[in-house]
Amino acid sequence: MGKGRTPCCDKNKVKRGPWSPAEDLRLITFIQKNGHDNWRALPKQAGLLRCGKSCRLRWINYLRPDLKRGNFTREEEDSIIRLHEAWGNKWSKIASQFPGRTDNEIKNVWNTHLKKKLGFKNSEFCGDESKELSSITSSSSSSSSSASFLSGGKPSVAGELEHQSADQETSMANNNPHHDPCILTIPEELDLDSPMELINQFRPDPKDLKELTSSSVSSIESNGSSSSQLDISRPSEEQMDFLFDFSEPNYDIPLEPDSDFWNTFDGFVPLQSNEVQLNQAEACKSSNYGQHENEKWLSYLESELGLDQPTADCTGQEFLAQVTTGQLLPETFLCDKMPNPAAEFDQSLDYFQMWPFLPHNNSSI
DNA sequence: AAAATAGTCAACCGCAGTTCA
DNA sequence: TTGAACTGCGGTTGACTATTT
Repeated sequence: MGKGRTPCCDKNKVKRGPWSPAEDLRLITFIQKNGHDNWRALPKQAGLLRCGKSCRLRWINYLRPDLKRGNFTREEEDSIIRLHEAWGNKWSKIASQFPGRTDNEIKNVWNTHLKKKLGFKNSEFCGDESKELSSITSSSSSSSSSASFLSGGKPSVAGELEHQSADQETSMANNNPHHDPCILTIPEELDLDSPMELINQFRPDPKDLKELTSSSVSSIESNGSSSSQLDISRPSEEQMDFLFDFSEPNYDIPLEPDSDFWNTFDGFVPLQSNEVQLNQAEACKSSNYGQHENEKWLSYLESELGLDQPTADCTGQEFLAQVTTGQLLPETFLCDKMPNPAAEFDQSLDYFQMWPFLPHNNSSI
């Protein structure tokens, strides 16, 4: 046998398949704190039984804070068509024109929607597609009012598109009212019925996050997770400590399947990385079980966050309102038992994200 | 109501390019 | 200069969900 290339990881010793919310949380928290200088070493340091490649993919495509979720707009679709016409299957390059979108996402959209929309047959779709496309997309580009950042340009001049995107980034940075990630802009009217709106109010500018890698709001609104159960069981202090303890720089996770390790870890599922969390939370609230467990959980949270002391009569909703209106600063509800993973500007976001089922309307308490 | 089919998308795989000792 | 290590990219797969029969 030849030497060949050393595999990036031992496939028998890494976990594969869908990511659990607990794994997501661990990855997010680790990257918030330590960044991701070395993907290969990251899983071990973060205590994840995953291959570095898998961690990278999960972060880039799903967890990173600057991701934009939701359906593609008509304008975005038109722009993808135009860019694909210019660049072919250069998904990464195309994705670079869409802040918050990933190459994987765009590739999927192309393969599932746009190809069909343009009436492609598979047989036509090999080789240099960009050339084949130019004739076909001319019809669709007629509808292209195009995304704002591409509008007005001559069709499919790749270099020009790159310039436009650079200009657009500058423009976005200048116009973004949340440009300083350290400043939380409090909305005049809080919509406590819509937690995602609320969270989005605090979402920092993606450009800033490139440097800070600190916020982790994205996963809460992402979709498609395989998670199916809302686990609102109270984590033990040991579990909380375990989740956030990255104090050992060379923390060594057993590479053998260690049932205790994973049981401890997976037993606590505070983060579900999709909006199913919210739906489930709603469903949970409407059931007796959910109501009861929510109260217990909320009580625990209030206790953990120190709300039962200075603000003993504060309900969950009032708590949320206090935080969002600045009456209650994040520092004041961080407690010793919960090592701070980010230690930066947005601790409050972390907690909203970790417990999205925090009561956000009157029916919850 | 159940089975079949189609659609979607997260995740994996392998290769290419880059970096670094 | 070379080759190993690492990262990033594009193609593909397969699990899951939605829709149709």
